[in-house]
Amino acid sequence: MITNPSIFEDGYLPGRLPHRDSELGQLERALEPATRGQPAEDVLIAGRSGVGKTVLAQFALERLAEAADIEWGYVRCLGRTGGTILRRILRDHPGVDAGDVHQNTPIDDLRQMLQAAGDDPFVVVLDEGDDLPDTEALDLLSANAAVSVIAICHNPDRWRARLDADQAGGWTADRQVDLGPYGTDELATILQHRARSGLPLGVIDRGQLEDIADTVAGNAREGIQSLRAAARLADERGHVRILEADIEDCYGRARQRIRKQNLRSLPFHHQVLYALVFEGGPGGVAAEALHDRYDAVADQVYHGSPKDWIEQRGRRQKLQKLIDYDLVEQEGSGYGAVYRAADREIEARVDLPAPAE
DNA sequence: TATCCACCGGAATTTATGGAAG
DNA sequence: CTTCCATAAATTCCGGTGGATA
Repeated sequence: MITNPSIFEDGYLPGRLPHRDSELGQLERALEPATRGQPAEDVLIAGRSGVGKTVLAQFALERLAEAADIEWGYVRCLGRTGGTILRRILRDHPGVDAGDVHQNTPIDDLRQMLQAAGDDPFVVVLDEGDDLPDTEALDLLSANAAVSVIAICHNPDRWRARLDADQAGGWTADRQVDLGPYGTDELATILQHRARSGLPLGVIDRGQLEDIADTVAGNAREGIQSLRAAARLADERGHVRILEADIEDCYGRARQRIRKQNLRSLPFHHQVLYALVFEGGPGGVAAEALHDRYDAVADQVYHGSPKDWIEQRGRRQKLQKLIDYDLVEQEGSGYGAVYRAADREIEARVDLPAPAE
């Protein structure tokens, strides 16, 4: 039923951004100096998950890059160190030879490379800015006048609170673009566009799209993934068009797909920890039991793996990441905390030895 | 209520990895 | 090839937290 799968991919960039005219204008005004060879202004894009923060930034920059000669780089901050973020940015910079940027290039060298890269305006998009580990990368970027930063984050107040006083001047409220959740009608229209481009004509009607838009409460990413899931479910069930039953079940399916992708993207230690939490069943597993069981199975599970088993502190860090990725829930804290798989349908990707009696 | 215990998570320290210089 | 040195990842250390126990 899905005629054009790319329409429903997370990274798909639509040709238009309906209902974001004023926000787009705000962003483009801040970037405008770059079209004249001047440094653009720093901008903070804030809003809840799934409201189109990343798409807005990419849309504006693509458009500007077409009209004028603007260079820009993009990096996600989640799970990366300050140094990794800087290196990715420098590799995107046209004035820097990407081959010169190595994993262990000193930060100081990176600073010099950036200085030597020229005075042409360069725009850096820091996505998931809430997860920027420290401000070192930001300090270095803002020290260079030609570089401007578009920071994307959920919590703008916390973003500003983390910055030094001398930097905070660049992040005033008037350079903040707030993206609220879409209204039901607005999101339904967006979904209608996607349906027209990616699905056969007439397999879903406006009322159904409004149902989806309403259920996901203005979260466009969830809405689009849910629409995709509904189409897939209709296929699997042999329906010629999307029925109410498909819509009913599409939300859980959509969330599952996101979680599965998250789990797949994680390294081996995380897979082992997830398997142990999953093993705890619907009731979850207490921290103590989790550690005991890890110790018991570590030898066998890590046998043949290039990695060695890790200590308790490392396990806590991996567990935190599983929680960040919405794969594991933690109930209570400190002594007596219980970890539980967020979705019983998401199976572990490593096998554990059977528990001893 | 007072004390204990196991875990939590920030920070300091150590180890692993890999490019560069000699 | 060996040594040096930078980063990232893992470990160690430790004060804090909040149930459990007497």
